[in-house]
Amino acid sequence: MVSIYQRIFTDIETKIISGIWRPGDCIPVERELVAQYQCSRMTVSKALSALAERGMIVRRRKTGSFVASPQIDRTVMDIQDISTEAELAGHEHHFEILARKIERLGEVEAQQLSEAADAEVLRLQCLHIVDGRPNAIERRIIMLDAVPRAREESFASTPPGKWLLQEVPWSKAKHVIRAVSADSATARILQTEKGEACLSLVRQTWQNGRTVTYVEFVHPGDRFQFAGTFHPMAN
Amino acid sequence: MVSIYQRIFTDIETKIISGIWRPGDCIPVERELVAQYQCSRMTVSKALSALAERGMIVRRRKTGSFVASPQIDRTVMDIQDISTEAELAGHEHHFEILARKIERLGEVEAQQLSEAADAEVLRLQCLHIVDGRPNAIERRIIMLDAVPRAREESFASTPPGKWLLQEVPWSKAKHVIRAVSADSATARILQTEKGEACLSLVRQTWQNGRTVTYVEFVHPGDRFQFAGTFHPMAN
DNA sequence: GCTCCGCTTTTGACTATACAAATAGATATA
DNA sequence: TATATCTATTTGTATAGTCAAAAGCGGAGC
Repeated sequence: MVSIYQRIFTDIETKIISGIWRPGDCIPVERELVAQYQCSRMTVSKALSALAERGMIVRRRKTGSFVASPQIDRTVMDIQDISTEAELAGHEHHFEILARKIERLGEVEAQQLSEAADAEVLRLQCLHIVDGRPNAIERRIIMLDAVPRAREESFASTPPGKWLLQEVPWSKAKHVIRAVSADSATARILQTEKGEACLSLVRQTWQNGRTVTYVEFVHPGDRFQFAGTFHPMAN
Repeated sequence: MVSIYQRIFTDIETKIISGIWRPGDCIPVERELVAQYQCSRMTVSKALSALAERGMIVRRRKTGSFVASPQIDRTVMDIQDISTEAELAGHEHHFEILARKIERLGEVEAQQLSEAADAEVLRLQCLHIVDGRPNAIERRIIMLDAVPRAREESFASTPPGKWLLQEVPWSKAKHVIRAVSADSATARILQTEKGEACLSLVRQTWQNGRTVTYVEFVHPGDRFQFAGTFHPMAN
């Protein structure tokens, strides 16, 4: 037995997560939702306020409420966009696509991702360069059945991470951060030495239970760190 | 011009953060707050619901609302208690205090922490052992003016992190995660090799703008990782 | 063209009230 | 004594309204 407020909340949330309503779309104004759910304005308002507080929608007087830009999660976002963040902080950032191919998932990887072994995927390898020095290797797998539009995307101008964030709305994400020693291939690409301590971030992202992407970033330890400030209250 | 709802929210939040109300304390029931703030029950309810949603208080029918156990931040908590988590996951965990001394903060460190150079601190070094193998070195500084009770605490039974979490309520926390190579002292303690990739987590915690503690955990890269699953909605 | 003014829509905050659900504690019953 | 039942308290959800603040829009006047 769910409350009306919860039903409105999850209904709208589902529409956003499933991609039916995309970022920037306007959602029905309170008046319309009141009519639709046959409830009072307070109830609708409570649901919309809760969605706004979680950053899923943005509310503006007179114009109505809109689906916000995807975030996955604020703290995750902090981690995710360190490269972009560096750029905003005045560092020059660009990237190169080292490899791009479409293939089917192998046995081992399929098990790792809990996906079917014959699933078609786009496999990418990118190098991120900040202030002229290699900052990260990105090895990414994109599930083509979940994101068919990736098939035609060249990723020439937009890095895959950013592109996916625009393309695929919210999702669940799992992160693993480890310290690893650079193998020779990695060391060569990152212009560092074999055995050098590197920071590895693996992220798997889901949308409605289906894997969207699996990515590993490897950063040279002397040129990179994750940082974040957390405090209980923003309001 | 702040709303009544926000005033109630921040008033209670302040009392919890400042430690006036400690975990487990009961907070005034809605009826009392209505009288105190001369507002309607809905307004009080909104403030308390918001506090509950952020995990600062727990609400129970008939008995009232109580200050929840400190969390700092849920995602941070996930990172923080990996050792404890390992224990819950069936691994045996214990720790040793390697060093414990009270001294005054040196110039360099003082600058690093943005604190006064002559501030009295408790300096701790611990070794965490999981399943018989060294899992982390913990190097910690506790500001004694912020946590005077640490002076008499031996940390024989409760690890410093856990003790502080019980002792000092919410706070702001800053995290930095890096990959570092083990120096010889670290390698010896962790029973690994010099130059081995290690994961370093530095955390500085504040309470009302004053530094409470500064700690660095160094984990051997082959025996440790941070993991976390995030999803937008819990409700 | 331009600015200013008022109208209207939409969200934000709040009130006063109602009833339902949970439950601790007292009371009655086997 | 142990168990079932009642009762009072507190939170949870919802209603139906009010007033205010923000902001887009159009028209009047220049």
